[in-house]
This record gives sequence, C-alpha cells and structure tokens, in this order.
Amino acid sequence: MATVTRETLVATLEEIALLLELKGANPFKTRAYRQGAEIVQNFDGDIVELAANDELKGIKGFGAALQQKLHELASTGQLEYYNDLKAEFPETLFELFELQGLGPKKIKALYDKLNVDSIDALKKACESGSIAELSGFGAKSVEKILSSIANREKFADRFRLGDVAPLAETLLDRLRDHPKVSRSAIAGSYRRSKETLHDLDFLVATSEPAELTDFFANFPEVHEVIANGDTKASIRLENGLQCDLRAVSNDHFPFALQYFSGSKEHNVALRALALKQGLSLNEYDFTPSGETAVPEVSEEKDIYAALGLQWVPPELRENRGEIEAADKGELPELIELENLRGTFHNHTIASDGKNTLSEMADAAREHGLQYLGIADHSKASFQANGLDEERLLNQAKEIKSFNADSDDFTLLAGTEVDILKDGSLDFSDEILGQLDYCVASVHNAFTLDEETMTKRLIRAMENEHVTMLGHLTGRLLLKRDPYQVNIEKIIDCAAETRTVIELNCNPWRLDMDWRWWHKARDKGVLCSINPDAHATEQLQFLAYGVRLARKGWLQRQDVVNCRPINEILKWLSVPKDKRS
DNA sequence: GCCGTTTTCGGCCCGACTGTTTTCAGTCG
Repeated sequence: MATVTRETLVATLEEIALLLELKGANPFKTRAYRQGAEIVQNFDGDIVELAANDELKGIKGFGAALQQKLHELASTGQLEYYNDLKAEFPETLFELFELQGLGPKKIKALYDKLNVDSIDALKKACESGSIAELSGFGAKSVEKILSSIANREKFADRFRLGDVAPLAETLLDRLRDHPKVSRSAIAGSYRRSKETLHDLDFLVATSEPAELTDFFANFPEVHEVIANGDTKASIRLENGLQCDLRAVSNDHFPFALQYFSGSKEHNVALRALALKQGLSLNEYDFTPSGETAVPEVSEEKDIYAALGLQWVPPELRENRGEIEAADKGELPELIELENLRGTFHNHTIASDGKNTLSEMADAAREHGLQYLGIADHSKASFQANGLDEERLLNQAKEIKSFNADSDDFTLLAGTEVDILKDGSLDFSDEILGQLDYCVASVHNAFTLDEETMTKRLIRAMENEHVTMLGHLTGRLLLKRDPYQVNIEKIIDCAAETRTVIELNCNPWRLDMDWRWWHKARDKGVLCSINPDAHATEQLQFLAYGVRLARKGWLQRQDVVNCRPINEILKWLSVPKDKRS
C-alpha cells in the first residue's frame, strides 16, 4: 500500500468535490468535501494517524460520512467511493478546471455535448467552430477560452511574496496618489503575509469608483483586462500576476478591507460570531437582524471591537485559534521588524557571498542592528566555495580584529557547517569550539527517506556546538519540494537539546514554515530570524522573516536575535543545554 | 454532507461581472 500522507487526504477530498460538481450534486455536499480538505490541511496534529485509527469523531466538519471515508483511505490506501466517482470521467478532464472562466457547468456541457475531455480537445473544438454553436457559448466565449489556454501555458499560477512585494507597493502608491482616493490598501493573502500568492487584491475608498477601475485597467503594466465594471476590475500584468481592484465608499472601506483580507475561513468564523450577536456582517456593513444597535465603524479595528474582540493582526487570520484568543484578550503581541537587534546567518566573499566582512557590517549597522553573525559555507559545499579549517580560523581572527576596532557594532564568528549524510558535521568539535556559534544545514543528499533524514538532523542537533539549525526542510518555494523530515520530532529535539531553529528569510525559503512556529514556541523552542544574506541588499529579507514570524504567532521574546548584544554574548557563553 | 443556547430538519454568504440571454446562468472571490 502506498504511504498515505496529509496531502493524499487533502487531494482526494478536493477531487471528490470536483467530481461531485461535475455530476451536478448538491452544492452543499460539494462544499462539505471541500471544507473537509481544508480542515485536514490545517489540522494541528497527526491527522493521518487519527484517520487511520478511526479517531476523527468530534472534529468539527467531519460527520459520519467523512470520518468513514478518511478512515478507509488512511487505513487501506484506497477509497472505493472515490474510485467509483473517478471512473465516471476521463482523467484529463480535470485540466479544464485550471482555465479561467470555465467551471463545472461549462466543463460538463463541453464534455457531454462535444466530448471535450482535455485542453487539447478543447483547443481543437474552439478552432473548429463547434463550441460557438453550443447554447450558452458564443464568439466571446471561444476567444476567452483560447486566451485562458495561452495564459496557462505562458504564466505561473502562484508567485513568491518577495518577488511581488516591490511591484505591489509601487501599484499601491500609484492608487494612493490618485486625487479621488481617500484610503487605500492591499488586502488578501498579501496582507496576511502568505509565503506565496495567487493574486493581489487592491482596495480604494473613493467617491468615483468607476473612474478608479478605469484608471486601474489602464495601468501600463497591464497584459490584459479580465474584467472592468463600475466598482471592480481585474487585470493581468505582463508578468502574469492577476490583480483585482475594489473601489468602495469611505464608509464601506473598513468592512471591505476586513472582508477582502480574508482568510475565507477566518471570515466565516467571524460572520458566525456576528450572527450570534444579532449582526450580519458583509463586505459593506453590519446589518442588525433584530433590535441590536448598529455599531459605529470608521476603522477596521472597530469591527472587531463591536464583536467584543481584540483587533486581529492580518497575519493571524487563518482560523487557527485567533478568534478564540481575541475573544479572551489573549492575542500575542507580535514581533516587529524594529525589535531585531542582530542576525546570525550571513555570507561574505569568503564563500559565495558578494560583499566583504566590513561591507556586510556597515550594511547591518545601517539596518539598525548591533551585531551580525558571519556563517560562510563549510568545505563540503565546494560548489559554494566553502571554507576549510584554515580559512575559517583566519576569518575568525579577522573578525576579532574588526571587533577590536569597532565600539558600536559586533561581528560574530560562526559557520554554516554542512550536516553530512550520516548526521556528522563537516568540522570537528575542536574547530567548532573556537567559534562564537554555529549554524548547521543540509546542502546535499536531499532524497533520504523521512526516518533517515530525521535521524541525520537529530544527530547534528545533539552536537553541543550546533547553536541553530539552518533552513530546516531545504525547500525552494514553487521550485523544489521540502525534503522528507519529521518536523514534529525535530521540534521536540530542538526543545530538548536547546537548539535554536532558524526562520530563513530568503523569499525562496521562508523555512521553517510558519505553520509550525506556534507549536515550536509552545514547546520552548527559540527562533532565529536569519536573512541568509549573500549580499548587503539581502539584509532586507529580514522584513519577510518578521512577517512570517508574525504569521507563526511569535513574539519578541521567542526570537533570540531580538536580544541585545550583551545578552547574546552571555547566552552564547552558557553551555548549550543550559541556555534559555 | 454537516450542523444545532431559536432548529435533529431545513438551512447552508452573496454580490459583481460577463456573455448570452430577452430576464438569467455561470464563474469568481
């Protein structure tokens, strides 16, 4: 039997939802499966084991039917109900759902009437003219379908946060500067600081909404206008990124901002809470259902206050306990970029960086930091010009002499030592003992199985010289999957051995993933927010790290590099197993 | 298919935009 993972469960439930839609099933039934997938995805714990042991009872959203199906799937690797459904449609039909403008109804019509069962077949049907004759379809439909097919071939579906942030801010500035705009914001997953995005959601408060949607639809970066109405427009930029604009009145702005910031799950929970209090909440207003007085709202925080909640920072709005915490007044005071005092994982020209020690130090000082840790690659990373023992110790000497001449800034002598295949390190304890600290990372043999990889990392963490673990899973967002490792066990081991876990801020990594930090923090694991900077300008990655740390519920006391230099030196001088 | 401090049955978010309609269905968020 193939290994059943969380992803298996999620994908199967989502596919069942699609299949049910194709069959024209009760839309609420479809939604139950889709929500089930969402619950599995976000579940805090080993959902696969619970399902295998038939212990899902009591989890909200899983009734008898979903419990049984998840149990069958997790325990046998097969699901009869799913297999039967799947047999009713050709495999390639699902590609069609990736096209913008095509949903279950149209796909079913194309399949039933024209036997269109793949994107290739769809393209041919468009070109032959048969689609335009189908009821519900016309010349414009054909044009749109062909454009969707072209877009799918040409553009990515998702984008990294760090790749879109500069453009996002540029477009926001342009909207903000429009004379008819009084308030503006980017909502959606960008505001929630998700590590990858599907689109950007812009929002403006204006008395002239149609003028703004036109303004937006005529941005010079526009590749195509997907829609342009009186209050809403959708464009695709030259780089393929879809951007939506909503133009609302100033009174509606706080509601629209709350609504379009999401997440969907957070909003569903919030609206349910509002209903209990006699208020219906939508993207424009509160509407009282009975005698309830309508609360005064001029800012987004007024909406939360009206429901008896603390204002929930957007990063936390994933329906992972934030509403309950806000209700009790127990939301964390999240870390801010200004709280950082230094950072540990950075490179110089000694290995594969672009700047010298002193250039990196100057740049860090300009960022308002008191200290910078230098952690160049070790010799096993020959592709990155890793340092051998002699070069490493020479660099440490150079750092010492830099510090002797500097009274307001400190460099720390470290290394990013390779964790070798068997979990041993690329430098001896004798060498590591001469450094201020050590980041240990995996840079090769990514394909070990989960158990072997987990043991490998644990062996490294058990070394007294390993201060912290670098980029835990090796993932490159939208490019390379994380390697197989049992993160739960790594967190437990980090807590036990007092090993810090890095939050690598490189926008391609953002690793360890934000979804684990809350749990790690609860177990007493410290985080280090590290830019993994290979050039001075990459110290700016710290901002992304802080955004993701906030998303992981971290406060300044959870992040070791919020501590000032004197505390850091003291902390490093204490034996690792005694550090707190 | 799920849920319940109004309900174990009857609800389940809904508004904007487009295209193909001649008053609305489908898609999207």
